[in-house]
Amino acid sequence: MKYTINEIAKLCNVGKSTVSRVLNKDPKVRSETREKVQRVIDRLGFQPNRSARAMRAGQEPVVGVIVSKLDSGSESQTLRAILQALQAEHITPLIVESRFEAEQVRHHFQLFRERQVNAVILFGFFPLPLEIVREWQGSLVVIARTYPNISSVYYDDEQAITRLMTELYRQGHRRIAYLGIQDSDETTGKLRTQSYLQFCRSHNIRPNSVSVELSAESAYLHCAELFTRPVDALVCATGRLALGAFKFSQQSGRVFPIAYVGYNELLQYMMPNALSLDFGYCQAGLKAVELLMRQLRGKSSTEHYLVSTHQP
Amino acid sequence: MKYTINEIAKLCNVGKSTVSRVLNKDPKVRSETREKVQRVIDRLGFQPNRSARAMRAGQEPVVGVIVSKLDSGSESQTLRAILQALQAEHITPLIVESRFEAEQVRHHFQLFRERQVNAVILFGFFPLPLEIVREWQGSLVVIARTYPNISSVYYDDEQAITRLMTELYRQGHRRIAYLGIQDSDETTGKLRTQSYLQFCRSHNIRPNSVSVELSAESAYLHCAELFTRPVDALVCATGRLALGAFKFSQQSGRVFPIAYVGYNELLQYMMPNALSLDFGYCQAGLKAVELLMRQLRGKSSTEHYLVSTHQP
DNA sequence: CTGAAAGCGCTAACAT
DNA sequence: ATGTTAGCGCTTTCAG
Repeated sequence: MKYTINEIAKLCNVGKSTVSRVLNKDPKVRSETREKVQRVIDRLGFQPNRSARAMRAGQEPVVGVIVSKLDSGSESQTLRAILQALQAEHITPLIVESRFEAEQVRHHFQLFRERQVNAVILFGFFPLPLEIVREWQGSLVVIARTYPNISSVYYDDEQAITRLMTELYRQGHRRIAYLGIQDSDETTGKLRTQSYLQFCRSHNIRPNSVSVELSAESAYLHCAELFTRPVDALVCATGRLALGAFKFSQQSGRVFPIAYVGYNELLQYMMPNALSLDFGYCQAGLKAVELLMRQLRGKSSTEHYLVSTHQP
Repeated sequence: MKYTINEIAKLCNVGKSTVSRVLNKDPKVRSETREKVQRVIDRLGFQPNRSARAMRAGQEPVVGVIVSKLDSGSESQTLRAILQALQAEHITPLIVESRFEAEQVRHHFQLFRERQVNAVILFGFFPLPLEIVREWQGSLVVIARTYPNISSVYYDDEQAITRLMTELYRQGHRRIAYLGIQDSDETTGKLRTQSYLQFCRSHNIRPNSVSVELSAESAYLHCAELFTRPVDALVCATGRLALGAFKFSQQSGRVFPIAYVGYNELLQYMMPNALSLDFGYCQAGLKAVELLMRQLRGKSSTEHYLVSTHQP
């Protein structure tokens, strides 16, 4: 049931190197021989042993993928693209969850070392000590965050917020509030908040914002603080926060337009009118793999790739 | 930077077989020698080549995992458990999505053959032609569905529905409606609907049910049909359907208790009062791997394992 | 207890 | 164009 290249060779009356050549599409095989061999291969359903090949090739490439949560909408999209791209390259992905905990990431990195993982794609949807990632410099791509000397695919946070604000402004809203993340989070937090403040400044809007933790519940609890002043519309830094805001809206009976950055199937379903702006998550995944491949092939050093928001 | 067993051997002044023995914890090595070798291994951070080992061992085990959707709440939970269990066994999981399409499943099975995948765990959250799965008999575990002669981990649908109904009944509701899936879906559809009807019969409730497709939108669109008659409470076959019902409730302004089978973080957040009953998804994953391992070790034939609902 | 030697299945020089 | 041969890094006899 399990054939080897040797047995195929015997059955074809050729040397095993010829079989190998057919397998590897080496052009210098007479087409007649090739067909003869190929026929036998097909008939027997022969598959060359992966491990043996990997050994000869030096190392079978394995890429670790650290997602923060398997069931997060935007991450799933990116992950989907990553898996496909990786499988096309015949690279085996090893998927693990960080659950937004730095400790988990540290643990997984160590495990990756033991398992001889060649490179890692890390979803950096939360702040992470620099020292943890630095060790993998050269074989690491971080998504959604940038670190010095580490390749990354990150999102154009500023553009996203600006776009949402512009649209709401265009619709005539002036008292636009903002529900964001604390500044300790460099990108999703600080950067997006700053963009909001920037927009307010340049459009003469009196800022009305509050920073919360990255959870729907936190958003829900703090939402009321914004409404001590009149609010025409609300911009949320992420889908999770928007969910909290939505609940606040439901519970308090206040109706107001909500806009948010991100993608969430359920949220989109429940609030079809909400203005949402998501990044090219699929593209981000593809790009991450691309950067990683370039690193692995040793052709390039650090690269950063900026993903814009989708056109609405 | 990359050592081999040979180099370690030289550095220790021992034969490479001794190093191998240390690596494999062979007891017949003098503890003195063992320590000497181990020290060098540790100091150099030597890791035996995975591919070479796999080749000798015959085959590195790879298990394909076909989920229906990466970002489905209940599946993610199970998947999480599966990944952990598999990694503990040092088995590499190959994850792909079926997107609820039989054609995708067929495609992936074929790809698995090519990539020499040893066994498969399949999330059967939708009906699938028998011929597709039969070919993998003996190295396949199906989750959430049963097939003749195929190992499976399935859910106690009847118990789940009965429990929900019982609880609503206990709360005093009598006109309990049911939003289910068409009978073409053997388990989530037919079985659950029958359980509902059964309960109605035995409790003298006039059935009021409608069968829809497995999507929130379908549930939403058909929900109104139930309300042509008075309804005290609604039971939904799945979380997705409950979401549709929730939207209906929001839009129509009708307030009624909703109960559903399944797990959905967002839904739970938006409808904290809803009665929901989920299965031991984590346990299901663990069990699936366990059944698979038994199959792989050739010790057992087909087994079925029934997962009950969690105690509320 | 330990070392030498024989492969595992495959690829890549090297011959022919 | 094709066969022969020498390993890749490891485990496992088989002798000491």
